[in-house]
Amino acid sequence: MKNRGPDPRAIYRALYKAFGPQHWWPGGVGIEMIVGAILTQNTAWSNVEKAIAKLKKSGLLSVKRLREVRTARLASLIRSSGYFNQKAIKLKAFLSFLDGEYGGSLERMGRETIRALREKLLSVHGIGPETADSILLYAFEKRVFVVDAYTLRIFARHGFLHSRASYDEAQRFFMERLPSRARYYNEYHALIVRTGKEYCRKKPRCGGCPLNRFLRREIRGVKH
DNA sequence: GACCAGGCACATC
DNA sequence: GATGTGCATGGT
Repeated sequence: MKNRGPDPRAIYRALYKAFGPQHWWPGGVGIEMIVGAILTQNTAWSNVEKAIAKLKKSGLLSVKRLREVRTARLASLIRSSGYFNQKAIKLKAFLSFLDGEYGGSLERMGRETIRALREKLLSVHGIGPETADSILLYAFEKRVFVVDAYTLRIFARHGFLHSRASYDEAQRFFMERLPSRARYYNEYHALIVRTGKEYCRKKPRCGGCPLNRFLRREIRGVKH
């Protein structure tokens, strides 16, 4: 990957200055974060929060209870998160993975190396690269940069990535250029999503976008 | 009513 | 390896 344009660390500073800390996964711990990572697939987080609240209220937000609950009941409780039948199956798939591989212990799971755990997670039904990396970073504080649709869209639009860059290419782009710290990756990803939500949807509203402003200051003639 | 959201699996070419 | 489709609720 060629080095194109400004240092992504400077972009981080510009976004952080504009938006401040994003406080992602606030208060979420252990299994709750993992459930959240699966439920939020292609879904607004506000809808996930409703589903998590229902699981909590029903006392099901634990490894033990999630293991016991029937898939149909699980699906009905997570209805608000969309694709609920699929996601109930995915949650169950994760639970059997956790049981089969680590005897149901998240703590044991967390002792795996990044490479081994990522590969195993990717083999679980319903866990793709973004969900695997979200679990690694947000649930286990592993040093993994999470890429999402906004990351690809925004950084391709501004010429940092080519227009058809893959997930892995994008991840490499950031991890080769950023300090290797979980806290930093966490905040950076959240800031990208924040920027995307407010300014870079499929129909961009670039006016006032702090990234756009920053890049215009940095380099002239940026295509946008 | 259309568009979108913190994706993924599976089929097909 | 690229592209298309199903999955589904809830906010704007």
